[in-house]
Amino acid sequence: MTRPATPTVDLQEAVRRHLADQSIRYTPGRRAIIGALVQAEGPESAAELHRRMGVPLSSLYRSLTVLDGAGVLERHHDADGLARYELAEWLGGHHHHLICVDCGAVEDVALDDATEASLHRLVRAAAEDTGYRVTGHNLEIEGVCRTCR
Amino acid sequence: MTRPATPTVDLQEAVRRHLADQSIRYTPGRRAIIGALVQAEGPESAAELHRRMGVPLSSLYRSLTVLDGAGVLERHHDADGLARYELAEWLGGHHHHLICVDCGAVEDVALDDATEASLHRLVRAAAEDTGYRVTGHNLEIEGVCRTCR
DNA sequence: ATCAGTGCAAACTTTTTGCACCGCA
DNA sequence: TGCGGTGCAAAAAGTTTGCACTGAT
Repeated sequence: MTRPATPTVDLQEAVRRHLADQSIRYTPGRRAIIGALVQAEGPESAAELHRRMGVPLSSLYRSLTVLDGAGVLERHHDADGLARYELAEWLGGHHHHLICVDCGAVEDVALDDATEASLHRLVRAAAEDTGYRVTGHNLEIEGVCRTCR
Repeated sequence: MTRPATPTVDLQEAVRRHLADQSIRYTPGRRAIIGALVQAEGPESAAELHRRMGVPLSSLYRSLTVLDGAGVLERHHDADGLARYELAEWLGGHHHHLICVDCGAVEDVALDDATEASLHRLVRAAAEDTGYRVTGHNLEIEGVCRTCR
């Protein structure tokens, strides 16, 4: 997916401030996680980050939990139930996921503003009589990816 | 959510035929799982089914795996990564999920035909240039449920 | 000096698997 | 009577936690 034009330095700085506001340190390990997620083109699993960065799994999980709790990243689960992490919306931009039903690959995809607006209206309409106060939405598009089709 | 008007007997019979076509037996245990899922108003976890039906977890998981593979039910994962099962679309009807960001409850919600059609168009448009061949979609609506708000 | 963060090893939870047994085609 | 299904117990996989240590403020 195409990331917003914000350069990485500003993003790192934004994260630092966001964490500082909550008295959470922005250590090199955590910086590395954010860096890895900025480069990723879809949600990454702890195992993948571990392989890419060498950081022990336990520390990784602890950092991921902290960063998730701080609202800096988000945790999802793929079709196999494996936890996958990506930048929070306010950092990585609002987007959705393309999921290959064949190989399980997950990829980010952003909607153009008009389409996103339609979706938003649609979601509100859907939740109309449910008693829920809507706070967000998440669209998964299932299909067969380029390499699998 | 409001289930389609199909009575349970016909549904059970449809499942039986569907499994028979694949030379898979429709045993009482499996029948009980389908029965439990017909009554459920959202995806159920293995632990919940175990509590509700007394069937040992290992058998439960094995049956769930078989029924999933046979296309009779579908497996999702909730926010905690716990596997949750529900009837496949062709049995339970196409629907989406309302998820309470506070307590984690998951509830089915169906869109009316017009809205569903819009969503379908929207999904196709979104996947236009991705190289994916779209096979389905899944909308998660996040919000705060009646009891949590 | 204090306290958040880290790494290792051990624990825990969920899910899968090996094996013996049961029962229907 | 052969083979799919079941149950128990053990294993595997992913994630979390206790504890001792390190390092930044």
